[in-house]
Amino acid sequence: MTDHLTLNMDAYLPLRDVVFHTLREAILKGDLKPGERLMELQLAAKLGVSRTPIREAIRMLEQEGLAVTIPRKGAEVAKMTEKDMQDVLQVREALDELAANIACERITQEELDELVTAMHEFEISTRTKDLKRIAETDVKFHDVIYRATDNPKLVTMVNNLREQMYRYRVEYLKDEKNYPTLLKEHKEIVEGLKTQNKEMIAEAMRKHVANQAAAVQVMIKEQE
Amino acid sequence: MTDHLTLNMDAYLPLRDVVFHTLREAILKGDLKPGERLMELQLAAKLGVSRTPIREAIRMLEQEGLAVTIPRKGAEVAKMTEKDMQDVLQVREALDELAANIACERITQEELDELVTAMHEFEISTRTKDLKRIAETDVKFHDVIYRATDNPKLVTMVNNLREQMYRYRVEYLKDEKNYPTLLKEHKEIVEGLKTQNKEMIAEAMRKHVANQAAAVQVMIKEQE
DNA sequence: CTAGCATATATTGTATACAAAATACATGAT
DNA sequence: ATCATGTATTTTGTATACAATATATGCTAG
Repeated sequence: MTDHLTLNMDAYLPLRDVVFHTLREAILKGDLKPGERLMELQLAAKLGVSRTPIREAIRMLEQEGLAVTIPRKGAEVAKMTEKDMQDVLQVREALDELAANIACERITQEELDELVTAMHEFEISTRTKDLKRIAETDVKFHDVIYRATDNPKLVTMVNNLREQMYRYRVEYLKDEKNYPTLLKEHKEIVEGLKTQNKEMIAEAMRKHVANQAAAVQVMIKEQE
Repeated sequence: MTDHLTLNMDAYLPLRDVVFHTLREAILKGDLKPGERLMELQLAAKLGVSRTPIREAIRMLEQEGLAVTIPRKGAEVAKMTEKDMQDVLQVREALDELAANIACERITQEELDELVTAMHEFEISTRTKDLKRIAETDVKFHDVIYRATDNPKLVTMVNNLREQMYRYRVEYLKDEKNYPTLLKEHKEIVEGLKTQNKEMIAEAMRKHVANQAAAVQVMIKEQE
């Protein structure tokens, strides 16, 4: 584990929530790697809190699929097998298509503008080599689409599925030669939404997800 | 709250898990009603444990969408609005269709037999007037289909969505005149799987879910 | 009688203490 | 050397204590 886990205390939230968000970020960014143990006392010391909020945060991570607990042994960051990834992809494809269909019908001009902005910001970020920023702008782009569905339940579920893979996806984003493809796919999605071409969007999204699958698969194989 | 919450301690599980399952059951069965407060001390006393496992169980319920916590105020059983229900149904329809498609391709003869058995058991249970049993056999029927997808992630997600509605569905199952419809839909699904007719299954599932929606809606309106 | 405040009570949030189990390690027998 | 066993250490599981906050109660002023 990297040793710069620190709590962001600005908001007046229960510590369990702060810890939860901190650990979640650390897992998604790869600071806490799949298989790494989550030891309560250690984390508590590092974050300067007691075990209680740590334990509660772990229970939440567990329910999100980001941690796995073995009774009386402890928790660790969830690992993904190839099968897990395929399962996740299968579901994500269905939900992405659903999201695209709904968004296609409901998206407002305002949201379309937002989407174009998000696309540009992603494009700019790919030129900065700032990985964190690239990942963030990419997430933001898709968030606009998901939010346009006006279905928070769907948004939550898709985000959860994305999380499962994102921590294995860093490498993909490191490789600059993927950027043109990514950008092209983003453009296609925007175009599809503008022209309300459901099949075009669904197809672009499928490609988008499938392209990442290969990269993630490599990471998973390394881990195993 | 009814006062017969008791722990089923046979398995040597951490108390948090036992408490989690106990509370979840109570919520799904309607013993703990939407909006009802989940007070730690009270529950702890009732179940004969300390607050710690109760709190951890609540964190898990929260992540499953069965409980809602307001910081420094406490947790309560999650309420569903009509909008929530529509959102859930929208996602469930997509996932049900996905499950049906996969199951259609992969279901084994063994699983088909299981399904027929489950259907018969449901039919028998509808004649017993034992609500708990009726609900259980219905769940079991659908479980066979979901498990046939060989996609645990999908199973988890669909089950989660079903949970959200099940606790509002008791009334629907109380009304005997719904049984013939339910049975007919089950038969259609089985028939579709046997003949690998994807469209037939998807259609039957859609109807199946839609029929319940109306009943659930009534309950939700009453709650509001 | 009501509004507003003070106080008491109930409830959650967090830390800590203690118990039980798992793990690591050392020792000794074969 | 290897395996088994016993002991020490670590780590989780659970209970409890204490602090902070929210809620309820009752009182006084108007």
